[in-house]
Amino acid sequence: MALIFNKRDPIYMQVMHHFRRLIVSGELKPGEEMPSRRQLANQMKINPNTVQRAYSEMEEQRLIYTEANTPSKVTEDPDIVKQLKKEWLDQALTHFVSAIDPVDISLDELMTMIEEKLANRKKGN
Amino acid sequence: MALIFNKRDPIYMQVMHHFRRLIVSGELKPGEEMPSRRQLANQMKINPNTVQRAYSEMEEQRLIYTEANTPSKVTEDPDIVKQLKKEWLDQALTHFVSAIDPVDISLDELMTMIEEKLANRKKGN
DNA sequence: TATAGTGTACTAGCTATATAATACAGCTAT
DNA sequence: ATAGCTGTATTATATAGCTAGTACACTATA
Repeated sequence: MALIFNKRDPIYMQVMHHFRRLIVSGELKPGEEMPSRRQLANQMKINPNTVQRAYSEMEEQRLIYTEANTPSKVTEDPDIVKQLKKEWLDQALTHFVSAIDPVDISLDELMTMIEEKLANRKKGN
Repeated sequence: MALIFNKRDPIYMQVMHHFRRLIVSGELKPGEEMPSRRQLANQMKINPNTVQRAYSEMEEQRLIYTEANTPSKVTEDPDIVKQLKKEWLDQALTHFVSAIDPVDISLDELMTMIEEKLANRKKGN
């Protein structure tokens, strides 16, 4: 998991996004240990404080929790995970529908294009 | 057309996005006159230089063109407009498919949710 | 008891962005 | 001609957000 950063968005936000995605997909399971701040900073070649910022915001959002002097862990509250998944999906839909709004295209055409994209995606394109 | 700016993205980019959208939707037609830099700056309560930055980038992208001392106009090249529409749609699809990737959901469910969103959108929700 | 690992806190500096203030050249209608 | 529009260019400044550097407190373990 290399994680390439874009220069537009703040790194700490991209880190947050990365982990939210992992939780949504289930690759990070409830109760699982997060990488320590310094570990992750080394891996990603970024500053530990940047990781700290991402983690502390995720903690505010109850996505992770921290006990004294031990690496943070993913929340074990199923409702929070469920809520995250719901928000993630809803936001994706909202953005998409909003983006597509000015485009003159039929629903059928749209569906076809989505299917194609999804198919290509799986092939690695 | 109020156009509310978010604080994350640079204003000049949001202005560009605004006009790209208008061209995609056809609300701005080929050859149509753009608001003058100063006019738009007044309307949007932003600095004329910010508008200038947006316009000059759009000009580099051939979306608009400028003749001496007269307001810029929307490109009259149909290929450029066509290309813009294509890119717009493709980008929306790519983002969406990428966002949806970690979510565990069937294609049918997805389609249903999109239809719902589209329907709600039209109602003004 | 040290050492090395946790998380946390504070401060300073950098960079991108936005703004502001001018200035200049050219067109057009009054 | 003159006033008021265009677009364009330059420079300086302010500010906010992000990142980097450093230090501290705590805990476990060798």
